[in-house]
Amino acid sequence: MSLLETLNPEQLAAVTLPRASALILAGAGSGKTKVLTARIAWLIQTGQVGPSGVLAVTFTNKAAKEMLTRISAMLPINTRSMWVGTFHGLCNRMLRAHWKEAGLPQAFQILDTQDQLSAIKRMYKVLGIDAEKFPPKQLAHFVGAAKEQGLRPKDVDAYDEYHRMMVRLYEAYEMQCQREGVVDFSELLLRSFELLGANPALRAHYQARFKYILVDEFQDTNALQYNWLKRLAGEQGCIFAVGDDDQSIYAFRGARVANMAQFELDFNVQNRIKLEQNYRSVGNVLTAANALISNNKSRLGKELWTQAGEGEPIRVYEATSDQDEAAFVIERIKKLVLEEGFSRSDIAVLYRSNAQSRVIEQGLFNAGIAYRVYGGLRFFERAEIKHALAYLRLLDNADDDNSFSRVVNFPVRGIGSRTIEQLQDTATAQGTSLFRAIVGMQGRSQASLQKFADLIDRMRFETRGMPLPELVDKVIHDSGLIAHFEKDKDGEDRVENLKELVNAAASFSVSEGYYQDTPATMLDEEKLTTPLADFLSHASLEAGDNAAAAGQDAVQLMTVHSAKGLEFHCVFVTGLEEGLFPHENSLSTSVSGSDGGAVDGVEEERRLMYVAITRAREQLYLSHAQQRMLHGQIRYHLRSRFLDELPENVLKWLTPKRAHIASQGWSGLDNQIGWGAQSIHGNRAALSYTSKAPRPYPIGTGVNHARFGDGVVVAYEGEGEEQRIQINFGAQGMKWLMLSLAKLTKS
DNA sequence: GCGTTAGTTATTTTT
DNA sequence: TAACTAACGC
Repeated sequence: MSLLETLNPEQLAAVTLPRASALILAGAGSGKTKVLTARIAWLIQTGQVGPSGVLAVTFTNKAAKEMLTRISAMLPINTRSMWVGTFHGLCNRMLRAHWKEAGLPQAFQILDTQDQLSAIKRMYKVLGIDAEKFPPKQLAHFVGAAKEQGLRPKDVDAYDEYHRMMVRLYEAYEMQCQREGVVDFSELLLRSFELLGANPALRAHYQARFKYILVDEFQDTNALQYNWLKRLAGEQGCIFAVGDDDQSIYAFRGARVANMAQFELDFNVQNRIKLEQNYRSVGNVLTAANALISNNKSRLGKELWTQAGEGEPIRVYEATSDQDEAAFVIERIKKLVLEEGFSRSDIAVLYRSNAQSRVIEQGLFNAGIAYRVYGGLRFFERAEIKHALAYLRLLDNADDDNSFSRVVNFPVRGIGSRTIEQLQDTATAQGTSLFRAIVGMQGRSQASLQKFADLIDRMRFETRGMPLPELVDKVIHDSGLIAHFEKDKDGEDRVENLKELVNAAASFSVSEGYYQDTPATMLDEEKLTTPLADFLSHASLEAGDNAAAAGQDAVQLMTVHSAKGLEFHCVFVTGLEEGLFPHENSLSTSVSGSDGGAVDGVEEERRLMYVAITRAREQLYLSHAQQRMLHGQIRYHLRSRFLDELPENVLKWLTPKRAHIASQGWSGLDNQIGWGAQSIHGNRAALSYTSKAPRPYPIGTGVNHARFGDGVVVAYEGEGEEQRIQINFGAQGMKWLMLSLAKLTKS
């Protein structure tokens, strides 16, 4: 069978496994998606299951789309009845089909993170809660964490006054969502989970239907996602889980690598297959990656190998400053493009945190090299788009107070905060939505509110039965949004974006509507969604591309996190400094995690570094800077421990490797740079600039301390016996020591 | 209601 | 540094 011909033995074994649960440990670049899609194709082609018996779940829409595309290329089947999507997308699909049983209105809306926050703030106003004492973000986090544990307010144990309050607020928030007919992201999962739990017939139906369940990026599943899968699969279920514990980098948002081991127990997994042959990178890159990750203790164990040659050595550069680092990267990029024939888009510059992109961007801009930064606002998150969506939502569900509040006075129609307050009071008193409370208002404010209500009602009436793109077009005009931004002198882009929304609706209409025409079973038939409802779900669940628009062939700039799953011919990993990468905030979290599971912060940072390294196909550049501007201050950092964990024989130092960071090679000039900048910014060190106290170790030099080890001198203060010295000891942290007492040696 | 200003804060991110 | 938020004043 041609389908199987291009597979290596391990891939083949995975693809053709008999019907039983299996864990596939798929290393970076080992053909994970290929295995996943070939497995589905093989199952269908050999008649073991029909398309409607397959459910495949991913984390991102991009991955889901990719999977569908590949399956369609392999098999001439209609994929509509197959459930392929994100956890949230599939849960939404289920809830739309069974909204009644799930206790939701048919036109329930989905709150994204922004919406959730404004919902909480609105609730605070009504209840008179102090946002200083209970930050909305904290409540959102609390609610999310509880839902991930499968806990409703009544199930949450509160130990102190603060937590008792959080539980009460969780309860109030839940009631508000229910009243307004909205669900947040975690609610989609929890509702779907509870729906399956409370409804045996439905559960049996889905368990019988989905004979084969496949999970991508299994190491990223959280507790609720895992339990949802378990419940959906049932006793006889068959889950094909693909993941890589070494690429688990989302513990901070609830991912539990431990689910992999738990899965093997819960599902009595007899088949664990490792995919270790790498088809992406040259040997040196893999040697470096393997060596680095071997420093992690908690691993399932796996080592990448390749048939490709060693390739070039990994180049390492020690820059004097962040500026210098950027200059190095840009010089190298020029060389790669002009002399070595790479496209700009073959090149990626990776960093640990977004703030680091600025210096690189400036450098690229000045050099006239096209670049593209990932990680900004996405299309459906833009304010003007949110406004348009709010109008659209009100057509579908007038009780959506979030949307109502967003646009009741936008564009301005003389409805001030005073009026809104009165309306809110009326609504609260009557226990209804803002929209419904309008009729109970008095006087002038009633009139202006009624005009708004009439506008919504009229748009709803006039767009009935209209094709989606036309509907959207009508709403952005009739709402006054277009006119408003046309008047605004910097509203051009916003008008453009609103028109783009019409295009988005048009392309959505042709590509989607997947579950309208093909009810796979009797139970699915209840669902009758409208194109508008589907489009609104789509807008909430798929916020769109987050890359800044730029020239076609552009250098790619992104965080290491967003680089996961991608590959580039040439990769620069920048900012390899203690405190940045590994990030200082990760050093303290040795044991945490919402479920109490052990989560080692540094181990996760190391996995992140592993992800960074394994993005490179041919050339890998690693760099760090002696000093860099951070939060408006110059900071000195030690070289990252991760650099020292790489085997020397695959590295080529472009600057001399120093035994200890900053031990030699500090020219007088370098010192002056550090000095000048410090005095400009007037920090503590600058105070001592004018003092005549002797400085046995100039700022920037390396010193050794018996207890704290190697560090870099950062600042001085005081004089004589009182004179203190500040040293950055990397992992040991930043310390102020009495100079007369500290036993320091030059390192 | 809107623009200004002072204060605050600072990984990582998808849905 | 710079981006964001909340509060203030017209």
